Amino acid sequence: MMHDMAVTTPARERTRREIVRQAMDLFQAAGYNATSLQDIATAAGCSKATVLYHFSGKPAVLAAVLEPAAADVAALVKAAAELSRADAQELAIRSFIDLAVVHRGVVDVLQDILPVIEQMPEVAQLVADGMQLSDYLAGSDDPLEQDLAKFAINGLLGECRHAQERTDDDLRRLCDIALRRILRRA
Amino acid sequence: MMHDMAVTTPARERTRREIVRQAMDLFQAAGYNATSLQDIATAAGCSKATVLYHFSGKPAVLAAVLEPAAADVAALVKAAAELSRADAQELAIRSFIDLAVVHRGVVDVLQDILPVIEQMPEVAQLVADGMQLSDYLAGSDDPLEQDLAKFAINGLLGECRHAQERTDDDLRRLCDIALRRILRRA
DNA sequence: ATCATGACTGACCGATCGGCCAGTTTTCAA
DNA sequence: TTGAAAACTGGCCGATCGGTCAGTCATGAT
Repeated sequence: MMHDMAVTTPARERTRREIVRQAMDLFQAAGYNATSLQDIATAAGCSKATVLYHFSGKPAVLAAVLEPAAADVAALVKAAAELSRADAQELAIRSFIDLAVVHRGVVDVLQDILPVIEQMPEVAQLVADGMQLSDYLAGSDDPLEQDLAKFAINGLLGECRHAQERTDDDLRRLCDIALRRILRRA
Repeated sequence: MMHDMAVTTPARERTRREIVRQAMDLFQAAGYNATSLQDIATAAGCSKATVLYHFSGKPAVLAAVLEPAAADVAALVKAAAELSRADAQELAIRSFIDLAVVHRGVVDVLQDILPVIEQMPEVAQLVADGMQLSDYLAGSDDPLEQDLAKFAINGLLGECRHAQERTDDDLRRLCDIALRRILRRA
């Protein structure tokens, strides 16, 4: 008697997850724009119509792909907000690297969206949180340090692109050194 | 009696230049993939067929847009090849920044091509020269320094994207500081 | 004035895109 | 067992893409 609507229908959730999984791989390998709904459907083993049955459109698929990373970034921003400036900076350095390494796939995806990222409401929150994180990373109101923080982020994200061959630890170590050199926090 | 075919027909060269000019602006603003031949033609004040009369295809337009920057990079690589390691590094730092700042428009363009840049023979030489420059920038065979040089380049190119509002000097100063911090050559 | 050549264009082509819809198959509570 | 809802699909749509081609128009040497 449908007294528990909160439990997700197994079939629905299974297909949905598979679509998101395959979409992530394709977005990462070929870019968002170069990946068609048919490509995603074929990789996921269903029809294009099924993809549009589970998602309202291609941007909705993108939002689902980005969601885990966006949630982690949002949580990090929230945590940093309750710390002192210096502590927030240290947390930002360590955690930003972790997030970029762990979610390095979404960095590739975001790469392909940059020219039109302002017009995508699906990623607006992620972008805004990234800006916040940039401020925490700078650790100062000095415009130079703020610019250097953005410089560091660009280097960090660039380094995490196409970095499947590197191990997480190697990538983390490299980014840690580079970030602390730029921010002079070594 | 057509004894001087080397002189370019004024009309031909004028239209060609205008197409390249407008294509550059559009590629920079919206990205290569998001810009159609019709967009370029409309901006240049001619028909799409005219664009394809002057260029063999869309990739040829891209090559023409990238050509001045590619030539400068090639010249820099050639110059650095005849210097000592330390001098080559110093030259790379200074000149790479200059090129990235002056040609910051093409940096935006290249941004949109990255996912498929390996399959574009039109930019292969530019990419190869960029790799060479990365080696000169590292100034060492140490893998860590090599990776840090790539990190620095990513930061530098990222900083030059969407930077029309900044003055050339401001941008140059910022990049110089960041590069020397990462490479520890300050 | 003529006319061959270069510059240019409108119309069209096949392919592919995101998205839609009517209808079929599967699932599962009653 | 059954029937309604959920899950899924083939086929189609309009739009847009890069590219082709036959043909028009402008130019300038003769």
